[in-house]
Amino acid sequence: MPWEKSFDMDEALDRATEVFWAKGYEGTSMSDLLKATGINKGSLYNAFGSKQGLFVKAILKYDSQSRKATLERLRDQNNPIGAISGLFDALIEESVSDPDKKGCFLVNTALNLPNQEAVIAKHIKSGMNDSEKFFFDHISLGKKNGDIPDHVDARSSAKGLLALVAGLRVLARGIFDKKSLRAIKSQALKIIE
Amino acid sequence: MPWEKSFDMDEALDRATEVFWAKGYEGTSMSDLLKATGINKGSLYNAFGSKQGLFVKAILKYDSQSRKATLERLRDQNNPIGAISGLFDALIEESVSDPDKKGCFLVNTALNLPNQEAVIAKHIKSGMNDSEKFFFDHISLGKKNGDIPDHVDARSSAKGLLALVAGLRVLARGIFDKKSLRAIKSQALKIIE
DNA sequence: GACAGTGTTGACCATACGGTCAAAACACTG
DNA sequence: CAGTGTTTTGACCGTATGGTCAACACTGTC
Repeated sequence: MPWEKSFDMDEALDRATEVFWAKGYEGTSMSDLLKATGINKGSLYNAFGSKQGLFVKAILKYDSQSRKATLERLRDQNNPIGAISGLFDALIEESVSDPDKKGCFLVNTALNLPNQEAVIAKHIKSGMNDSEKFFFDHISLGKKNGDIPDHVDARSSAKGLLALVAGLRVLARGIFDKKSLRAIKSQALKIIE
Repeated sequence: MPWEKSFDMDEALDRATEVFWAKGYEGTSMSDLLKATGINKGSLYNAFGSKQGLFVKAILKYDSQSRKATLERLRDQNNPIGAISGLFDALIEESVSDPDKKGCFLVNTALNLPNQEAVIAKHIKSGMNDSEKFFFDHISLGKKNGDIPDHVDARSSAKGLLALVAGLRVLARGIFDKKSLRAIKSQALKIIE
């Protein structure tokens, strides 16, 4: 067996993800990534192929470990309103506690979608669809078990909630304080009552 | 009197604004700007000082000629709900008819606020505050004249509507189609009913 | 027509960019 | 310890970046 890798690819990817997340693809330079990961240039290219390749892997990692994981944690068949309310709480808490105000990696990238490669656009869209589905599923459940009134349209409301989340993510990057973010949450709950 | 300028600074700024708007500050290179404006490098620097300086002027121009102008046009003391509804209509129409899907220059920049210079952040915040005020004013009016029920909280609802607009702008850049954007609008109206 | 004041031009600058690669370092096998 | 397959290293590459500037062009005044 030949020489083994001397650095933890997973940890390096984590560090790289943080930088991309905070500064965006174009705002991040290779030397930023080298500094953050502590890895030599050649090794990084050997491991990830290119800046684009590293970015794609960063998006995928964020999507599965941050976004999906959060939704999975909050999923609650017995208390759909609690799940939705909890998601907004989690987003607000994450937003105000992050000193870098990185926001959401997916949303940050989504707002630049027309300038992204097709592969990246695909992953972003799929993440957004999945988040919308989280709302749709819980609203449907709530209607079925009586927590949410029947006149609420699950499809439209889910889209509205997704838009509110995206908007919250935008405004949380330096425009709204915690109190204002909570006001957004209160309006989200109004949509499903 | 000396030589007069041989190019229309205002038109040059318009062209530059389009590029910044579509590609963002970091995604736009000086040669992009030279190509778009058709102006020589030295002249552009002579007129605007720097890339940053040009960007600030672009933001200010967009804010006064696009954002403010649209809100001013829709302002309607006698039909506050119509004004709000009309704003969403205008945003949706603008979004689906723009082949470049540029979205909103302010929102695009707002999502990158932590990486922006203080001057820019200041202008973005002020534009956002002003937009929130548009909603607040019309909701207040609606409550006064009976179009909007009394239990609606003007402050919170205004923030919610602003978040919905921001979210709509994000999703309109390649994720939602016109029908889905309309669903967002329907939820916006639900907030003030 | 000399002068002054402004505008224009494009060559030029240092640096930073993303990316490559030959050489060295290493762990294993026979 | 030679041989093999893999990883690490950092010097190097071509190009693009934002920005500067001396030379020149133009329009007015005296």
